[in-house]
Amino acid sequence: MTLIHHHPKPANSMNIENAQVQMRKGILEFCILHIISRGEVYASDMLEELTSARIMVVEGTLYPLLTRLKNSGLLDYKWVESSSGPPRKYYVITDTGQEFLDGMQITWVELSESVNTIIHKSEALKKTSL
Amino acid sequence: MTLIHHHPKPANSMNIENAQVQMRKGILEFCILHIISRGEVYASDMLEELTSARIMVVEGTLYPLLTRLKNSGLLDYKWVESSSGPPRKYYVITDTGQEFLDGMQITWVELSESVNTIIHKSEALKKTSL
DNA sequence: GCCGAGTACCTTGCATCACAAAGTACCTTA
DNA sequence: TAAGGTACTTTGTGATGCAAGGTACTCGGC
Repeated sequence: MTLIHHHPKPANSMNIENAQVQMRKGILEFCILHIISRGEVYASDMLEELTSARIMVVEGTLYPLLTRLKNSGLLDYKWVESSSGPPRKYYVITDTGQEFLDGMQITWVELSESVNTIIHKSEALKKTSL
Repeated sequence: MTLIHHHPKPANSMNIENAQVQMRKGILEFCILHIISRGEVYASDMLEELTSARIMVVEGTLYPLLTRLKNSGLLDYKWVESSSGPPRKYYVITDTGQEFLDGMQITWVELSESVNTIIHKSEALKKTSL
């Protein structure tokens, strides 16, 4: 009975990888909207950009998210033939999507300020206790 | 049949409130560990601090989260009698919890840098297109 | 003593979502 | 036509935020 190779994580485990996953939730949506807002892209373009920004995403996360954003009217897409493989879905952001993105941008700025408030309070306390 | 008052949101709706909720996920855990790392606190103390930092949390979120963190060995608590009400659970962070928090701090810094990379690339493109 | 208000902690049920894994379909090259 | 690469899709599972409702302790007025 192997104890090392690939045994599934116990339910409710609380490890650092899981924490990273949790922390990234919702922010993914924001980053994807941002990338699409710059111009037409298809899924592999997004994966590449997110990966190069060290935000790891997999297909099983990205495709359903794109579908949700499309169904909510924030994105639109068109099929484009590829010269080397199957056709691609090129996504564009809608007007509604752009408004939504602007709102998320404000949320992001406020959230990171709030978190930094918490962090800095801790650092201030550490200095006091020295 | 009322169309306004408090009808439940349709499934799969994608509004800005929902986006804010999503974006906050996981970060809550980080903030709560931070607050507890400064010294003994009980749930209402945390709620107050998070609220004053504009991070809105409710009991139904906080209590299960504290229980999970406790069960994972990141927190510990002791009961303390109150002079004005029921006893309180005062939480402290464990050594494991502190290590975990240090890891999350790195994750947070890296994540916000990554997101800012994405954002700034968009802004750079906007300027170019003027 | 009893009751209402305030405080504090807990539980249930639902909707959402990231992800792994497996599947479908298209294209090129040999 | 077979193999391999690319691209998009679907299914099932586990985690989790949250609304709503519940339990339990204390104090002060009656």
